[in-house]
Amino acid sequence: MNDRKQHVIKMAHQLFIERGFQSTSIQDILEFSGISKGTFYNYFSSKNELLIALFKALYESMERKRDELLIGQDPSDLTIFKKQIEFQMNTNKKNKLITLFEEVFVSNDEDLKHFLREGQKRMLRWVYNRFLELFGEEKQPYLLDGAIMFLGILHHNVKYYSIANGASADIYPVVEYSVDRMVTIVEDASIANQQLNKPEQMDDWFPEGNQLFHSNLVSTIRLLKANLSESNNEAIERLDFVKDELLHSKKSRKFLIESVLCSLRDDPKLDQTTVNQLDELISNYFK
Amino acid sequence: MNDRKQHVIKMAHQLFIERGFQSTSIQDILEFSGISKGTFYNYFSSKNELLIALFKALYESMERKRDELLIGQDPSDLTIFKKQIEFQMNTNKKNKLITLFEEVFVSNDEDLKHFLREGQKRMLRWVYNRFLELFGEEKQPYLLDGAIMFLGILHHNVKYYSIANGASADIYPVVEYSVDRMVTIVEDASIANQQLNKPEQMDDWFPEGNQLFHSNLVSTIRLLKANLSESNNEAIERLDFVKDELLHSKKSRKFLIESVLCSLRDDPKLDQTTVNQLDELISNYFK
DNA sequence: TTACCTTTATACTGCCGGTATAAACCTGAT
DNA sequence: ATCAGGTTTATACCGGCAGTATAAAGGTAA
Repeated sequence: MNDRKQHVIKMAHQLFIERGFQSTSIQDILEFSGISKGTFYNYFSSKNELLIALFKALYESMERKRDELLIGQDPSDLTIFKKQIEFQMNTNKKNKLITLFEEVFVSNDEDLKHFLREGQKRMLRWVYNRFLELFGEEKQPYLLDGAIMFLGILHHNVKYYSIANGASADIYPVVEYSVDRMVTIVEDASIANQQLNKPEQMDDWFPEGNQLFHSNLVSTIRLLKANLSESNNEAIERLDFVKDELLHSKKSRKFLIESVLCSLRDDPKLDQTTVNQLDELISNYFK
Repeated sequence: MNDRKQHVIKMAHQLFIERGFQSTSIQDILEFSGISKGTFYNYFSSKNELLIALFKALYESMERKRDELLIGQDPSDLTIFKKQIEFQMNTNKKNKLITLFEEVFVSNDEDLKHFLREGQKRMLRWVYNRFLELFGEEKQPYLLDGAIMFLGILHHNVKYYSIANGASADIYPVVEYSVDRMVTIVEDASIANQQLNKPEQMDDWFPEGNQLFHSNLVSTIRLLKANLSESNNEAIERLDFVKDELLHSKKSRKFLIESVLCSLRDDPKLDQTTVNQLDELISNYFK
């Protein structure tokens, strides 16, 4: 992505943190980042698009770093999980993510709403999958409920703890407390054999096969990008577009993706066997 | 309150439910309720003021009915508590209270934000006080945490249950499930002797003495109003104003309240010994 | 009839997000 | 050096928004 575009996102983020999304006008962003209106609408098709770009960047980095914390560690170790949660809560706080989120979650822009809902669902799924590792498969029936309740507990605890102890208070005790409570809740629900949402519900939210497709796509594209020098901007942009359109957009535009794949096949800089893998992966996805 | 004003609130509420607060323009409200702009701004000083009036009416009725459910019942009976929660969740759903709430909670209007925060705090306090009755004084140190977590669990469970089972699904199982989990959580926190927020924190949010003042004020004003016929609109409005200004406004305007008290003292229709009580109550409050 | 309040209709202000456009600027190929 | 194609800028413009201003009309009670 363009350096200058990145700079605009950064400046806008700063303004959003200072005064919120709604009360930052496009004019403010133009003046603060020193670009003209024309350039702005050349980069982003609307103010909401800019916000989506910002969220996307923040999410991507947060999820990557959070997952890196687990590398080489025991996935059933509660303390690692606590560290992952702590990291995410601190990132949220630093970037005023929750506030921004709340501010625009109820909005008229369907695209924006869809994007935010996807983010929430991704977080829920991540917690659920981690719970599977932490509590074991035998607790599986109670873990979707657990993940839902955990996020509720966590956010409420963080919110009121911050009110009571100031926004700069260390968040770790809250995470520790919330996770500790969670252990008992899962145990309790499993003993009482009470279930509110069946984990199969998740297949509804994340159509089956998609998870596999997701990881395959990401790794194939990463492979292709790895063999490219920085100068192959076009190819990189094309690959990013395909990833984005398939994973983040409400409805992937098949014709667009196919066109892009076509030009990828014609690119001598790319490893064509990997391109073929990508091609096959995507055509399987569409049928 | 004026019948016509009430009607405007009702019509606006309908529009807000249908299309949300932000995307309902004042022009829409004018057309839908058949009044002119001048009249609107005669009733409400802004669109946000109208929303506050709407919330106030809804809260007042909801809290009253919820408290009535407890009259003559055993306050330590869990099933009554579940019914109270169910009632509130259903009212929320019917009036799209949560959606409206989220939509405006992050807003630039300090008055509106303050009002909403007060509402949340009142709810938290109510749950805490009910938990004291339900779980007993010996669990007191863990009950503020409990109330905070309960609201988090409840809202998240309701939200995802509604997503999974449709908005029209019966909410009672969710309430039952959430309360059942709560019992264990309180037990667990008390055994582990873990505490995140001390209940004394609540004195900070609700300055001590205020609770007593609150109930005294409400009952004294109710007493005064009981002896008035419907025709004494002025006196009723004055009493309502005093109540509102003292309980709901960010900073009570002492000079205004004293002026109103002055006219109340001059009103032959009012029982002057009760007025004196009111007077004393309020002057004690201010020093 | 008079006096006073409420309501109406309508025009206006200033700000917003977003569009349109012509001129200026840059950059790389010939 | 010149030229073409793109990006960027400055600026004017649009329609819609919340909120203000005001003059006329309507209602009501003394």
